Formats: sequence, structure tokens, C-alpha cells
Amino acid sequence: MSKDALPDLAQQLHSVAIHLLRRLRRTDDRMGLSGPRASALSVLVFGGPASLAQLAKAEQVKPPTMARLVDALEAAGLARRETDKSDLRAVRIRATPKGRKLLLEGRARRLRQLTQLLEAATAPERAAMTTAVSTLRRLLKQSD
Amino acid sequence: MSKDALPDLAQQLHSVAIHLLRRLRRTDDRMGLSGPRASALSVLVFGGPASLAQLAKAEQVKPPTMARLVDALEAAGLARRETDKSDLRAVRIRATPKGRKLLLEGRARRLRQLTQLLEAATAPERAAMTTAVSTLRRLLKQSD
DNA sequence: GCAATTTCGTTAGCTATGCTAATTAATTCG
DNA sequence: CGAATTAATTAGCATAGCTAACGAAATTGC
Repeated sequence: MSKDALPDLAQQLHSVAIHLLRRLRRTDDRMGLSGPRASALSVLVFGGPASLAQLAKAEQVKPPTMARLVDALEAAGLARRETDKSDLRAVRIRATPKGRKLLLEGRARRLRQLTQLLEAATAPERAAMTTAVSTLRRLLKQSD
Repeated sequence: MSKDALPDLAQQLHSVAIHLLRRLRRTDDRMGLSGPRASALSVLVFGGPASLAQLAKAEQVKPPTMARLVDALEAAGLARRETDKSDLRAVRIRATPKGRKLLLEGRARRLRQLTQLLEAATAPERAAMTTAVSTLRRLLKQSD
């Protein structure tokens, strides 16, 4: 691979990431939950109850932004704020059974759709994607 | 590659795309231009002058949304609305020299950063990423 | 050739997501 | 105990997305 191909790869990587996410968002929409809300709920479902600050950090947003997302999840009956007995300033945010169910269904739907998309790839192509994904994860982590 | 790895790949693909774009946005911020604005300007710089409807379609947003982006680009002196002599309803939107300069500089900066990131990959890893990118482009295009 | 329709863009107004600054309440530390 | 720190909320701002409704121009059809 020539050195000159690197900027080109970078450019195409950028473009394809944008288009991929745009596509995935369509499926998330069927969950009736926006990307940020679905993502926050996902942290609660897979990571368990968390404080607002923890949730904000996990989603890389500021606390006021996360507070509003939690407001929306709560209003939809998908999460609950609970008081933390050991620190009365803090709140424990927990996914409700309804929230857990909705998220798991949405995730299954997205995985079905994505899996279907990826099934059109040949075995070597899938292998290349697997390598590419783990490489990118490493590079992003290193330069954090 | 086992069949069971596909959903897992899908999941990681999703995650890595989110993190990659999050990282790239940091660099774009230095251009002093939000993502949507930079993206619209990019269409003008690389695709030439366009009508509002064409621009909206290219960016997959509705006309009112694009109109506001163009307002902002115009206010910043980066693009101009021109009247179309052959259709007095339409506007031709064109990047100004200043807009072109800003975008090209930003693009160069992003490419430098991304190229730097990718330089930490081994040759086979780069090859895998190249294959992965073109595969994804094909899959996304097919299922449009 | 003129009326009806369609098209292009804008305006108005709503929702959502992000931010910072300031506030309140609780905890910790000196 | 009082001061500083921490957790969350409130208020207010900017950006970006949408739909609905409108005016002006172009096109269609009779």
C-alpha cells in the first residue's frame, strides 16, 4: 500500500462512517427513541444503575444535558430516579422493566438489520471488516 | 468466520463509527464551523454551485433546514446566494473564495490528523481497512 | 392564452440536543 | 463548626432537525 493512499483512506473512512450511522439511525427511530436517549438507556440496561454524573461521563455530555435525557426517559416510563441513601445529593438512575424490554427489542432489531446488511459481504470481506474494526478501536484508544 | 460473529461485528462497527466521528468532530471544530455547515460548504466547494433543493437533497435534510445553514454560511461570508436567470424562483448557492479557502484548510487539517492516526496501523491493517471501507460503501449503496 | 397545478424557496413555530453560568443542597475537610 | 467541594438542577442561549403554510414563478392542460 502506497503512502499516498493514507489520506484517501482517511477521507473514505470519514464518509463511510457518516453514511453508516445515518443508516443505523433509521432503525433506532423505530424504537420511538432518539439516538441520545437510546444510547443513555443502553448504558443503564447494560451497565446497571448509575448516577447522573456517571451517565453523563459515559455518554460524554455535560450533566445538564444528561439530566434532560433522563427527564425524557422518566416521562416515557423507561427509567426511574431513585434517592441514594448513602449520599443524599446523588440520584441513582435505573432502567425500568419497560425500558429494558424496549431497548433489548430495539437492539435486536438493529442487529438483525445490520447482520442482514453484512450477510451480503463475502467471507474475506467480513474478515477485513473485523480486522478494520479492532484496528480502529486500538488506534482511537491509543490517541485518547 | 463463524455466523455468530456477525451480530458482534455489527455491534462493534456501530460503536467504532460513533467514536471515530466523535474524534473527527474535534478537528472540525477548529475550523469554527459546525459539522452540518462544514458538510454543506464541502458540497459547494467540491460539487460546485447548487440550488437550495439540490443542496438539501445532497445533505439529506429538508429545504428549511438547508436554508438556515446557507443563511449562516452567507452571514460568515463563506457562501453567496445568486439569482438564477433561467428560473427566477431558484437560487444558485456558491462558495466564496474565503469559504473555499477555509474548507480546504480544514480538510487538510483533518486529513493530517487522520493520516497521523492511521500511520500507527501496520500495512496489513491498512489493507484490511481499505477493503472494509469499500465493502461498506458497496453494502450501503446496494441497500439504499 | 389563461386557469389550475406544481415547484422553489422562505417564514413561522415546534422539538431536541448541546453548552455555560448560577443556584441549592449535601458532604468533606481543616 | 465553618469553608471548600461535589451532585444535581434551573435558566438561558445556539444549533439543527421537522412540518405547515405562504408567495412567487414556471409548467400543464384545456
